[in-house]
Amino acid sequence: MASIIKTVKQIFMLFVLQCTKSNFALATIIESALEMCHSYSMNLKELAKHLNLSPTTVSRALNGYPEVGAETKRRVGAEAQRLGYQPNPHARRLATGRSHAIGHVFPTDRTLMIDPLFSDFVAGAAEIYAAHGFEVMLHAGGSEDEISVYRRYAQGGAVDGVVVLGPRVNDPRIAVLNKLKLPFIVHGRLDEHDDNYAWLDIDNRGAFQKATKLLTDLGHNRIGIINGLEDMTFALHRKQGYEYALRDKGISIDPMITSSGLMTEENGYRQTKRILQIANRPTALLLSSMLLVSGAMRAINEMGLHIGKDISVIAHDDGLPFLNAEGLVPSLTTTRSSIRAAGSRVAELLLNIITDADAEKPHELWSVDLIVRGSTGSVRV
Amino acid sequence: MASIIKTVKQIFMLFVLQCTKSNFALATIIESALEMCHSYSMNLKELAKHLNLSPTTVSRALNGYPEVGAETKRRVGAEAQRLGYQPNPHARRLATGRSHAIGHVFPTDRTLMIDPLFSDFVAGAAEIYAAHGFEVMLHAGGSEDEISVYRRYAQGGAVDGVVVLGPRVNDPRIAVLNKLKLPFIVHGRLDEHDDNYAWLDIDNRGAFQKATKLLTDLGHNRIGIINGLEDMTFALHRKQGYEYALRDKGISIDPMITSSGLMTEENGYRQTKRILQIANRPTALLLSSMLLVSGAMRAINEMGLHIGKDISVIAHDDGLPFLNAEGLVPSLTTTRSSIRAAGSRVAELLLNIITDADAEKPHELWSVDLIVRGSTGSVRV
DNA sequence: ATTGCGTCTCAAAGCGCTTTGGAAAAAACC
DNA sequence: GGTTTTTTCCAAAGCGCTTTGAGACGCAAT
Repeated sequence: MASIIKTVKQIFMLFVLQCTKSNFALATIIESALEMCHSYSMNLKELAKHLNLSPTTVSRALNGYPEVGAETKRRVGAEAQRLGYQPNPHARRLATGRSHAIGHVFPTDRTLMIDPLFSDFVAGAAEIYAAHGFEVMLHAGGSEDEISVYRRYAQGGAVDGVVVLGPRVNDPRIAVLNKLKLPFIVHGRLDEHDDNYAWLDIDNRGAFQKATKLLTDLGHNRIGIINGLEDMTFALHRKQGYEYALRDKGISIDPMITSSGLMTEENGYRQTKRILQIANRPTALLLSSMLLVSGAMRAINEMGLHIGKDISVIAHDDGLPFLNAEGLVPSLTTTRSSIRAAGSRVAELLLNIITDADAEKPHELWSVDLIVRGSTGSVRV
Repeated sequence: MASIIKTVKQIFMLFVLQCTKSNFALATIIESALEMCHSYSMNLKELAKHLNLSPTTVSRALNGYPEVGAETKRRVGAEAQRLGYQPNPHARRLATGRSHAIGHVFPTDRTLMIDPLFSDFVAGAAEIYAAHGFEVMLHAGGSEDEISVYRRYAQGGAVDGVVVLGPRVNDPRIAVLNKLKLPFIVHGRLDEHDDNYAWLDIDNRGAFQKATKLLTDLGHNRIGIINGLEDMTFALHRKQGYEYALRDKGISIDPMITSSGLMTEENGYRQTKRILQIANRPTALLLSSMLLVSGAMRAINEMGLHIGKDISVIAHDDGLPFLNAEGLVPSLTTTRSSIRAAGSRVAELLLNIITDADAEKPHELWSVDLIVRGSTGSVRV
């Protein structure tokens, strides 16, 4: 049945081609009818026949190989365009062994997936992929664990590479991916000087060190921090920066005014409240995400304190479009780095790795701007 | 060169197989060596040879066709498992014409992509896809417009179906997809009684009607609304519900206390401030998203008003995990519907459509709970 | 012994593309 | 003019799977 339909379509197709060739009056009408002939997709062989060329030549012409003459190339290109020919992606993948797709895997049992940072990162990456004719494949949760997904990806060449998100301390994924020889890049990194895998990271340590230093310079010596989950390397690095800056000034670290957990409005509120209720309460607060801010501000307001006066606040701003640090009152001092831009750059680097099989593995460390606004002030005496 | 490596691998592979067959002492060691032989992926033919069966039989056994005996099936399954055989996805797709992938396209020039609702929706959907062995393909921005992406998808069968997100008034996508015969489902819908395409929507109209009614019943007759972009159907429907409920009580609609725009913290703040500064200011406020809430609360606090007393607030809560309406102070009255659950259900429905080619197109309207909490109170006199 | 019917298995033909290894025609050299 | 080189093209062989159509076998019915 299906094949009958197909045959009919082919005949019809040939008819239309004849018409358009001979500038037949009905051509226009029929061409629009062709449009309706919904998803008829001509294949390479047909296109070749229509052009009186072999499939080989047509394929080469379309893929820009040098073995085919310029004029032929042009002719083929124009006709392919006119007839809306699209090579079948699966056939191409099978033949070339390259999938032109990048995999992104998110564990759903963790915070990461539900983290809105994700969508912004992927938005940035996806634009680059799209520009290079790559697709992005997503995998979330399900029964399969992240590592077996990678294994599966590597096996059949389902994707040409993957990006690893939200690296954790001692993250097992890196070793596996290296073993699988699946090109990958990590957004973030495990240790400062890792060089056996590609990564792009922001200088979390430096950022929080700078932020802490700003506060100590303003006279603060009781500084609280509300951080992300402590097995995430970004959170660890931020904490290190914080501790480093404190030690530098001879200020001791008080775990009571430290917190690590989910970056939600609610947690921002709770932890802020907890920390500010401590007898010797901090005069400044570092927040690891803008997502914590409104909760923290709520807690601060409730306690009758004023941001920038009674308590200084610095938050890390990933540039989420729905949370503007500058628009707050008072405007927020932040360490800022666009996660979307990071997504784009990560995509670029990964595509490079994929094309230049054995090029040097890139390591890119982005410094983070400390933008001083109204939420930080010298400590009140 | 590559082919030499491959040959070596195959020989090695055969060696390992022999060892494991004969329970050779070295088997364990070698098996682990095999593990290291990174991404060696055996193919169907090899597996068949190793089993002394034809590729046909093995393929059928693995895909559960009835033509192959139970015992053979078991044997094949066990051996495939043991050797970690995975059919090459591209070959399979080419042969079957089905891609086992679902497409999701996001325009990046609009708000939608950067909307964190997206990640939650996709998280829900992706789990279902994963459970059914489907991949999710994402496309964002780039130069290609959304409709040509669909066209491309339809052509080569790159995906088996797509989900349309954030439908707009007079959305052109639906007509195109219908013409392309590409299975699809819309999250949301254009008009109340649309039945020429599959959709799942929440009862936005009913939700905001209920919410508005709650407020009028509490004596409010000046009710403001801060809505999403007005060409999004969800926003339109919510507005209709709002207007309907007001008309029902004979309350006139004042465009001055109405707003539609991006759902960001900042816009929440601005619009709330604007609306509350109007001479005859509203005593209640409807917010179309939790993302607007903290901005709105900020504006309200700044003006020295108290939520639930001076002004009642109801927000729509999509169940974003980082924004908890119940944890706020006062806890927020909301119209609530989990966008993540919607994602899951949309995925299920789409998979049904794909398998049951010409089954009835599903239309599912989810009623929305109105959860009354502390942010609504009777109007002060 | 022949036929009929299940059950189990296989060889071979695709799916639509790329790519290898020439071959024919055109151009350039001696 | 004959030989080499370059240009331009092609036939055919895969890529790894599914699927069609049919063969081989055992067993009951004729």
